[in-house]
Amino acid sequence: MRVRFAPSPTGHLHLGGARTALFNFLLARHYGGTLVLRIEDTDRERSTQDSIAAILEGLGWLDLSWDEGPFYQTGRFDRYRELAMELLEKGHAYRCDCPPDLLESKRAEAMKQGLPPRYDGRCRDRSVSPDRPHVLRFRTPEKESIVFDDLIRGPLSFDSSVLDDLIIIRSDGGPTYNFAVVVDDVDMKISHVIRGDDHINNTPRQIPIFRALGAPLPDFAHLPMIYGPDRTRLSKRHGATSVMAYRDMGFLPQALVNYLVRLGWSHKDQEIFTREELVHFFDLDHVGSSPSVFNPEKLLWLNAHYIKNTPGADLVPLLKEALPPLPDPLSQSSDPGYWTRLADELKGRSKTLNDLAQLAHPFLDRSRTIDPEARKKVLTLANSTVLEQLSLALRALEDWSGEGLRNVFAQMGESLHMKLGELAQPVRVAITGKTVSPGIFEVLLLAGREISLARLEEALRLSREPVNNGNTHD
RNA sequence: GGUCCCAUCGUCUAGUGGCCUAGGACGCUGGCCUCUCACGCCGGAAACACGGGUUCGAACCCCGUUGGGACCA
Repeated sequence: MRVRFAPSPTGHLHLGGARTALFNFLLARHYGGTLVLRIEDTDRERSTQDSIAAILEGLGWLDLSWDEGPFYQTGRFDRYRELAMELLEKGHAYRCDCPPDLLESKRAEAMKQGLPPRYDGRCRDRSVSPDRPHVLRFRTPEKESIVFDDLIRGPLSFDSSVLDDLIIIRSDGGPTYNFAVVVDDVDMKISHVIRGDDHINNTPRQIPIFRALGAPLPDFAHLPMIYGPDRTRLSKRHGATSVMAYRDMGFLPQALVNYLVRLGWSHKDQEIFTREELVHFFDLDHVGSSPSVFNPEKLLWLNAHYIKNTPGADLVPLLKEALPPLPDPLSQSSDPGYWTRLADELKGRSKTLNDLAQLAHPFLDRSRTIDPEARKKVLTLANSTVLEQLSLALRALEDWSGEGLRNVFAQMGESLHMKLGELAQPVRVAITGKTVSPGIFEVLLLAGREISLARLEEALRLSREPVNNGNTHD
């Protein structure tokens, strides 16, 4: 089995392309086949080096490797011309010098009569001189039913009479899309063409070219589209579509891969797959034929799952990337073991790496900020007594351990007749600046004695200050 | 407009003629757990687009309708 992923470098690697790449990759790995990467850059106007780099970066991030390539179509123009000349000699192609404006007027005419705008084959037998400016057209077989068995959709048939004689070589000598694709698939001995179903209508145009070239026909499999919430082809206006944008939002590549693979493919009731399982289970038999709507919520759930199940030590480098620069780092931030502890402690509450970074920040830098809402709600005058008493008791605590802290809170609860929750929340806000954090003892342990006491003091001061509730005097 | 594709809970899907009183997952929701928020656990609401056939029997096969989408300009 030889498959290919053949993106056009006209933008970033988007979710649809990534899924096509993933399916090709999994199929190749499953059957021990070969994955060819081909950059379809015949459209020189729209293709850019940046896009090529972005696509390779995206594939790399998702850990989708290929076996051959990348091959570039722009490096193969001689080959396209060579095969086009061969078709010309064998009578499968002919020169056409119809001026564009003539074709345009004919097209307009056809449209006016409600007919499909197609080339009328005027130059088929005119033997146009090669010296005149001309294009090369493919002689599409007339009145023939073009049938192929799509691996996902079953038999598909098209009437060739709706096809016109498509241009294979432009007047500037460059190949057209459908021609270059076929030449490449033939030369690269592609056995299975797996691509988005936006190419279904191209297939009956390509099949006669395979035949004219005397090449065996590959199998075709057309994957259903990924839609946005409005059930149109996923695009920028639906929000982030670039694979790399998901990295920047704090997603793990494993989560994105796992999400993408379940868009169209399933293995019974299983939702979570390791890479090994994917390679083992994946096949085209269980790829559905209907399009699917991209659902960010489910992706988020998967991401949380993967973060939760990744060892803290492995999360540390990712956490560091997601973290903003630390202006005033705490001493513990230079201890590698501390980072691992932190990641392990916080990962269960993080749906993204960015969440993780947010939660981790107060433990890494002196400049923790207090969420205004949290301050207003929790660091109140009513809570100042709690803060004061706790601050005092904790200062007196010599054994800064889970056990020691637990005892302090237990005693305080008794003497103030308050539940643990009532004691914990002001402390939580004091230390982390947030209303959300791990258990209060973990927080105190993580922050350490010195920071904890300092921040409690600060919180106590704030709780006694009159609240600035946002009124302005201008 | 022409050609083609698609149709199970809001969403992703299981289902390949009897196992379906339609299963799982996300989300939503009730409860438990609980120092906050999550996690976890237990429960709930929620779907076979419609109409004809074929068949003893249809979510599953066929035809049509409707709806959606893609491609070509």
